[in-house]
Amino acid sequence: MKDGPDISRIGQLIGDPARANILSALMSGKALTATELAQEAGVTPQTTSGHLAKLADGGLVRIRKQGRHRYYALTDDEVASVLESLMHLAAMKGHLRTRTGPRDPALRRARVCYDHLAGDKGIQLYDALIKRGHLIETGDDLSLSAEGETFFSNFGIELSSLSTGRRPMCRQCLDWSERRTHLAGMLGKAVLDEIYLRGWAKREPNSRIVAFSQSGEKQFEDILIAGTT
Amino acid sequence: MKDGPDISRIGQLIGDPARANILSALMSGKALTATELAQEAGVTPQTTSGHLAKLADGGLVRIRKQGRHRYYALTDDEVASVLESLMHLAAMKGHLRTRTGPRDPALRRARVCYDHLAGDKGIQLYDALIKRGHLIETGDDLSLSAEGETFFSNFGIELSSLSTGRRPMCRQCLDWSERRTHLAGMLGKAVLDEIYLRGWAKREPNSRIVAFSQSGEKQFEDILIAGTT
DNA sequence: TTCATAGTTCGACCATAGCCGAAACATTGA
DNA sequence: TCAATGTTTCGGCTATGGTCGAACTATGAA
Repeated sequence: MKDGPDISRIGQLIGDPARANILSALMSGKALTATELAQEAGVTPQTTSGHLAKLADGGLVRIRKQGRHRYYALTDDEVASVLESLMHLAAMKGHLRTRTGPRDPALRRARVCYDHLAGDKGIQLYDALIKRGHLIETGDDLSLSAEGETFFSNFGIELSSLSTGRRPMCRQCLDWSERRTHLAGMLGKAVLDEIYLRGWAKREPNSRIVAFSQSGEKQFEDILIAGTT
Repeated sequence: MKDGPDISRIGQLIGDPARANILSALMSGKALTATELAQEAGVTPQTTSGHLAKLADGGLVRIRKQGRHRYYALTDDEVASVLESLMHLAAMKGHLRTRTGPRDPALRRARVCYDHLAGDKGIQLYDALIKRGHLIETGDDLSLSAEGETFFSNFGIELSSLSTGRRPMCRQCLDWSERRTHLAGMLGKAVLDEIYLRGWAKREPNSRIVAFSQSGEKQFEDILIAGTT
C-alpha cells in the first residue's frame, strides 16, 4: 500500500501560494486557460505551466484541449470538496498572519486580471456597481440594468459595440488577493480601457500593476460614491 | 476578510514529510510527547520541536503540559477530518510516485520506534503474530492468546514481569513508512530486547536503524514462518 | 542544591524548488 | 505556406526553509 506521507505530496502542491491561487480560481468550477490562470496567480505563463503540470501530475487538475487553448479545471468535485474544507479550516485557524501572494503588495491594490481591473480597486468598483443597482447578480450570472446602461454610456463606453462575439458582456471573476468577485467580461475590459484613456491610471511596464495617479484615484472613487458620471 | 491563499499556509504545513508523519501519528487521537513524535517522524528532537511550533502556530496541533512532559495532539476533530479527507484523496490520486520520508531507506527496513521494532520487519512480526493467532485484535485493542503466551515464553520472555506498571502489554502502533500497525507496548519492547540479546540485530549508533545480521534476519524470519521457537 | 532528562533556541549548511528570460513547440487563421 | 498567438521546455539565479550539532532552559528527582 505504502501511501505513507503521500498526504504530504498533496499538501506540498497546495502549499505553494501560486498554486493555491490557481486552485482557488478553479474553485469557481469554470475551466480556465493557462494564461488566465497565470494572470490570476500573479506569475508568468512559463511558471504557471510548470505549476499546472505538477497539479495535473498530482491528480488535482485535469486538462481539456479545445482548439488552440488548453482549459484547466479541477479533476472532480472531491478535489473541490477537500479544498473547500481546507479553506474552512484556514478561515477558522488562520487569524494569525496574512500571507502575501508571490508578488509585491502593489498587486493587491490594483492590477490587471486578463484585461480587466482586479485587486482592491476592482472590488471597490464591483461593490459600488452592485450597490447602485447598475449590475444585477442573479446566481452566478451578472446583468446590466437600465440605470447601468445609462451610467456606462455617460462614462464613455459604447455598449452596442461590446455585444459582438461570444464573450459575455459581464462576468464575475474571483479575486485571489481579496477572495471576492470583481467585474470581468467585455464590460470589465471596457472600463479598464476607459480608465487608461482618461489618464487615471497606467499600466506599469513588465508587470500587472495598474498604477493610479493621485488625482485619478480620487476621480475614480468619486464616481463610485456618486454612482453617476 | 483576506483569507486569500491562507489555504496555502495549511498546505505548506502538511507539505513537509516530517510534519505529515507527525500529523499521521497524531491521527490515532492519542496525545504524544515531542520525543515520541520525533522518533516516529524520523528526525531529531530539535527539528521536531520546530515543526511542532509551526503546527501549533498554524492551529493544527495543541499542546498540553503535564509534569515534565508536553503532550501534543490534533487541535480538534475538524483537523482530523480534513487530514482524513486528504488521505483519502491522496490514496485515490496518489498512484504516481511513492515519497520517501526524510531519512534513508534503511530506516524503512527496520528501526526502533520508541523502544520497539518498526519498519518492514516490525510489520512482518505483527502480521505473523496475528496470522498465527498469537495476538488477537479486538477493535483497536490487542490481547495475547494462550498460544501466544506459550510462544513468547518459549522465546525467552518472562511475561509475568511485564504486567507491572500501567503501560499496556501490547499496543498497536502506526508505522509511518508503511502505514500499517506494528507491535508496541511492553511486549513490543521485550521482543526487541530479546532480538538484541540473541545477537540477531544491533542498534546502529546515533541512529534509529536496527541492523540485522544475515543469520539473524534468517532466524527471525524462520520463527515468523514456523510460528514457534 | 545538584543532577538528569525533556524540550527549545541558535547558527550554519545545504537541497529543493520557485521564478523569470529566452527559445522551442504547437495550433490555428490567412 | 507563413505569421501570430498560446503553451511548454530549458538554463541559471535565488531564496525559502528543512536539517543537525551544540548550547541553553525548565522541570522533576535525589
